[in-house]
Amino acid sequence: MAQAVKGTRDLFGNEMKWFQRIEDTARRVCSRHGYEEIRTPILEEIEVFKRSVGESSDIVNKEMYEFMDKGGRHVVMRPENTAGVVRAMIQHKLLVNNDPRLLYYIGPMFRYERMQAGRYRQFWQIGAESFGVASPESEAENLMMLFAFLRELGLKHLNLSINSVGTPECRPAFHKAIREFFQAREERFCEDCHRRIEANPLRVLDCKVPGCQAALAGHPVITDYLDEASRQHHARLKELLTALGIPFEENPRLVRGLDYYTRTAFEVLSSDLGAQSALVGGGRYDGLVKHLGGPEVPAFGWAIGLDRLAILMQQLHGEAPLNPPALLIPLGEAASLKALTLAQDWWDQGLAIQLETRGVNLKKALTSANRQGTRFALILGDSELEKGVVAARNLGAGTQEEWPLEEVPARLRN
RNA sequence: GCGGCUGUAGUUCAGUUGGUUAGAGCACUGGAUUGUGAUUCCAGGUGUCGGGGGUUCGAGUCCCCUCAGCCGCCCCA
Repeated sequence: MAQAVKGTRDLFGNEMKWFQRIEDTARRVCSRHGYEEIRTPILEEIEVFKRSVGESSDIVNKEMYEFMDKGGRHVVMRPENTAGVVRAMIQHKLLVNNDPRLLYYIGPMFRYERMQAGRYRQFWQIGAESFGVASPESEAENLMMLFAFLRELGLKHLNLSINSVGTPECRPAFHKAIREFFQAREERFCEDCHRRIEANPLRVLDCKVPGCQAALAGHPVITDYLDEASRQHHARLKELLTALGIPFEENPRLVRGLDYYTRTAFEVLSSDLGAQSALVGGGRYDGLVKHLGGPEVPAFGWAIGLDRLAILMQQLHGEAPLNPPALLIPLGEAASLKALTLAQDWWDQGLAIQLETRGVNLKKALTSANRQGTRFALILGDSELEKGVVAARNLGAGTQEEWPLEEVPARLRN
């Protein structure tokens, strides 16, 4: 039997309902903060990711769905959406003036990874990016939006960690210090760390091997190496978050997986997700737009895993609420035609009505209506036709009464 | 990419040291009731035991391969 490709899945039923709920909430919250939706192609030229995400990253090294298309273009199914959004901004010259540009996106991403609960090869992200503002205030605003979103979903057990990874100017001094620290106790670190210290020294800091964590005791702290502007920036953000009542913890070992971050980096972890606990990742990436060929524009943003959000929603709230439409059940040929014209009228008025069109007997129609969780079955037989009513049966209560046809819309709405 | 575990009906699961016709609950289907579901009664097993190969007189059970999922690692959302 044919089945979905490994690591991909069909969204339907309860999970789909949570996806809808989450997306609706995201659109509402983002809109009221002045963010507009953008949709970029799933396919991008490979260079977009090599130049932004970084050639040293695992995403680019081993996780990209890449192939040659029929025109000989080397393309990639996007592993994340920030690079694509920036590419679109540059291509359409959306950054020529000095106005901020606030964008959000919702869509599927692809990474060729080993499957695990909460980790798929096709997964979904919601992201928000703020372009053209460099201030800590813009970061606070953006994070307020994120936490408003999470709060409206009713999520709990979330931990915000923040750090500053400095700038390309001050980072080399820290790299030098960490390399020297590492080399002094080289034998105590794992094999992966030996690889990391060359490719991306910051990543050694969040190695999860216990021996490495022990060896890291007393390691140089990046916040000690920040230039004055970055230090003030970081301090100001912490001050704002504290004043705004957004709880966070400072984590000097926090490093994001992508090369493009500058200054603020953060993540939100959930203790309810098992091994794949990262729910949100984000930060500032002031150099990226220019790096991809655009003007020098500061930027800040985050991406949240929709699949993992849905897991949390399911854990916290159980099954997504059902709200099936009322079911109109005609009995006999005359009623069938009348039901179609009635339904047309009610649909035009925006009512949620489903038609029983199988021609099955009343017993079967009620059985399946009940199974779907339908609240009202509207029975339309010969006697009802004659009287101009429907027999409205409340399937939850087991009660039944006659409703004049013209009163049906009003009665269903209350 | 590395290590471990799992896969039997729609679903949750049982299935003995390899043994003949693979079971149970729930769900489902038909009927009691051709205009009344959810309650009751009667009847019904709906299956490529994930797939392929091997061992054997005989495989759901043992072996190999493979596919899918889960857990951990790597990494990340």
